[in-house]
Amino acid sequence: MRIVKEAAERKNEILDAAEELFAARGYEETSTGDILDRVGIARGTLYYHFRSKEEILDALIGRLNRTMIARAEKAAGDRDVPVVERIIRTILCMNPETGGFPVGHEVMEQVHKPQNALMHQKMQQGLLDGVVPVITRLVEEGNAQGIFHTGYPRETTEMLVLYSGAAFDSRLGGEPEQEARRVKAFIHNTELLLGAESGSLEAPMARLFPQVK
Amino acid sequence: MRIVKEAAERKNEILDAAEELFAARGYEETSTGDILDRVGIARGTLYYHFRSKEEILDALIGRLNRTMIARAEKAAGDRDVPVVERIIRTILCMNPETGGFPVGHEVMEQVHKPQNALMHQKMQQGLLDGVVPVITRLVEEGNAQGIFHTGYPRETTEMLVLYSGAAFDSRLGGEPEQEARRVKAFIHNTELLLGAESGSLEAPMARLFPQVK
DNA sequence: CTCAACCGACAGGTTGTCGGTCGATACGCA
DNA sequence: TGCGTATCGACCGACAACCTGTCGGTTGAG
Repeated sequence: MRIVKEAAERKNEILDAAEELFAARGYEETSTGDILDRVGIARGTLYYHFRSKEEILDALIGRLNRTMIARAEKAAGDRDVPVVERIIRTILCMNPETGGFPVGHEVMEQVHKPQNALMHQKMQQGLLDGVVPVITRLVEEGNAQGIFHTGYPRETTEMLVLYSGAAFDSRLGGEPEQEARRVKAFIHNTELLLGAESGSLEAPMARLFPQVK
Repeated sequence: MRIVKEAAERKNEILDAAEELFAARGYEETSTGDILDRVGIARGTLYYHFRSKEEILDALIGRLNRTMIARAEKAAGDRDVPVVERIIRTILCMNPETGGFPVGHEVMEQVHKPQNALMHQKMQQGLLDGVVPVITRLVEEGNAQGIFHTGYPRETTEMLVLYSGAAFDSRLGGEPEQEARRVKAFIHNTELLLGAESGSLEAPMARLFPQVK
């Protein structure tokens, strides 16, 4: 006897299953059949709710991105916290480890494997589109307060987000030693780019990122 | 009657066909059957020379990357040219349009489509691994000459390469107006990061990149 | 004669389609 | 109010079409 549910609910069930499977095996290695089995529905039902396998991926990434951007906006909007610290917190929202991720911790691990290039690219694009504007506003706020001095808030933010993204992935490679050095370089270069006072980022960074030393 | 060729030659024929097809339709949209037909060989022959479809992609990207890195190293080693200009020329080697690409102009266009995420990722990784060390050496040379002053040559180079890569792709989006602004920001921020004298990059850049104004 | 290079049928698996079925809800009517 | 029935969204599963990789067997150059 078959169970009928509201479309929105079924869709979410499918996305839940897809999330677990993609997290465990990756996108390419998961077949629509696997999703079918896990949800307990028939082939036709899946394609009643989604046009294609890729549309499932898009929907899932949209769901993940939405929660992350919400976190980022919350971190960015906390008026009680100084701007520098808010920027760091917002950037950390993008990182699965430091971000205290709501869901999809395992998804993020999969995302970094080369097998899941499509997933990775779509997530990163979502990040760029979603987070860059938020941080840009913070940078402009810092400019207005006179603690930053950059003529290119948007573009500078893009640079910072891209770099931190690549560093969080293992795309840049290197030993732990090199990674630590990368963090120091990131802090130093961020100060340069934003025109912030030398050392003004180090203190808040150390507070939020204790392992940096 | 069947034609027998040396393995290396056949392999190159297969890569040639793959290059054209990937350029026209992308990696995922090209089947091994398409490659078979174009080369005029049988299924078994293809898999005699390559273990899998993905190995074909890897070999092709390796071929493309090798030629590009050769160009980059040539540009970087030209002792008659000032360091700043060599850096710019080397970075431009990565760009299909400004780089006077040897082959694969169309490949690069495909690479930017989201469908070809795997291709894109593998190429970018090759770039990072291949070009970053070359430019890092140039930055260190500039440090030694006293025209740059950065404590993080490697990491700063990574930032610059990542950003220019993303800007060359359309990952950052935006109107032509915004893109022009991005180029200006790139020049300005590069000066900041390298600790170069303000304006010292603008002149060589304008010479090599006339459309910037 | 030997072996690298080649062949093509075939197994196994995948995505997406399509005609048809089921069940909740609304509706007509007594 | 109670009861057939019409409707339509949700669901089903067989199936077509395709795709990758394998394998035993063949060929021709040296």
